[in-house]
Amino acid sequence: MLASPNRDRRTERREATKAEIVDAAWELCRAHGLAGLSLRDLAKKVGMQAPSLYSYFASKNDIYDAMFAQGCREFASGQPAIDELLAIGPLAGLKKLCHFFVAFCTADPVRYQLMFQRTIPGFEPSPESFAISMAGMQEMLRWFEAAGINAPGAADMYTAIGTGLTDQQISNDPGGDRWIRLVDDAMDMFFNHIQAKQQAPKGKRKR
Amino acid sequence: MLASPNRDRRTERREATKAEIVDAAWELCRAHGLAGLSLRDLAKKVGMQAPSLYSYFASKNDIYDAMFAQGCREFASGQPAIDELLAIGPLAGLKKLCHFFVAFCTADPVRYQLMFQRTIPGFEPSPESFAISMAGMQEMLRWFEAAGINAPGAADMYTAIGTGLTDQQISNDPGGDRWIRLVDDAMDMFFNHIQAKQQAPKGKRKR
DNA sequence: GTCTATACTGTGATAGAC
DNA sequence: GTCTATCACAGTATAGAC
Repeated sequence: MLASPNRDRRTERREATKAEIVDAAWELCRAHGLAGLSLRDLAKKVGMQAPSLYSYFASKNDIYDAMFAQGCREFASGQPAIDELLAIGPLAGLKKLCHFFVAFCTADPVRYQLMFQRTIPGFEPSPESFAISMAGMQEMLRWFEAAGINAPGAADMYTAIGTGLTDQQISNDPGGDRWIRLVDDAMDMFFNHIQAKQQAPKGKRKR
Repeated sequence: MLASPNRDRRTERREATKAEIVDAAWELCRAHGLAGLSLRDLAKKVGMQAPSLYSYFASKNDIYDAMFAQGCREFASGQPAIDELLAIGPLAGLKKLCHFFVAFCTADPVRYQLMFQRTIPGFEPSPESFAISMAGMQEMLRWFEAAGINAPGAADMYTAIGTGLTDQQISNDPGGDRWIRLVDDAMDMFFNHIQAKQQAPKGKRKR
């Protein structure tokens, strides 16, 4: 084997540099837009020449991919745990989950654009990054099932409401709370609706 | 005055060429993404050299602006008229309006991206184009009022639901109908909710 | 392994000849 | 109005110094 005492130090240093590059990329994207990222600016910000970035990332899209993966990890680690949601009941759980989602997305619109909108031509997350992104979604679906929210289309309806509130907030009131204020009301509406549906399933009178 | 019989012919021809350029731009954007538009490709498609485009449009963003305005006109002319909505009642009106919105947006995701998401760095619609874009929104608000839908936040909640269904449909099931199928159900949910709110206003018992 | 230097191709945009 | 020529900038590839 080629393992040696030096090896950890080296890869550690390499990973630290990669993280530094990704952090600088976030800053530039927040300033100039996601698609406005320039590798030359990025290199200058971390004290390199542009081509040197290629010893850390294979391409510009590879940098976007690292940013995407980091965003997914932040999302997964911040999302309320299933146990916590189960403890407070379905309606309060919906409110907590939706508040987290909207707050996470509106806190960094550029991150939202990268993670949830497919807006960079030619970029799509690598299979590895995509797998990370699905984890949070599946966590949500597990809680829905455990909480007894299982009307057909209920999960899809929930994601539509969550992204809709987020989208309107970011597009039409950036920095404000005009749609954030509606989260609780929207979850009341959603919860009443699925409860009514689950009590009187479609196509049946009360059995 | 400089008006002359030739003048109309000239401006007509000029407008026709501008329209041809805009149509070609749409085609290229649908093929390569909104941000993937190249002026050289566009010029080639209409049989010009790249710099010649600048005698018709002041900049690339000016072309985006013309596309934006065209999209807004298409939206305004396709949107169901207030009288038609009033005739069928509030719930059926909500369903018709929302179906139109979702169908319009999903029919051309690139147009949706340009009109409803702010994703091109440095582009924002000119005041003239923006005025066109507000017309459709105000039409909707007038109908809401005429139909008696006036609970606080009701219009904001409606736009959130409409964009949310649209967004999920485009992002997660392009070309399909997984969220389009939920439009009627979502409008039932929304309508029940605002009816309940308007019958028992927040903060008051039944008066 | 990490960086610099150089260069190739393509981009939006401008100047000026015709 | 439309062209050619050109500019400054982008992403990217490669060669080679250390």
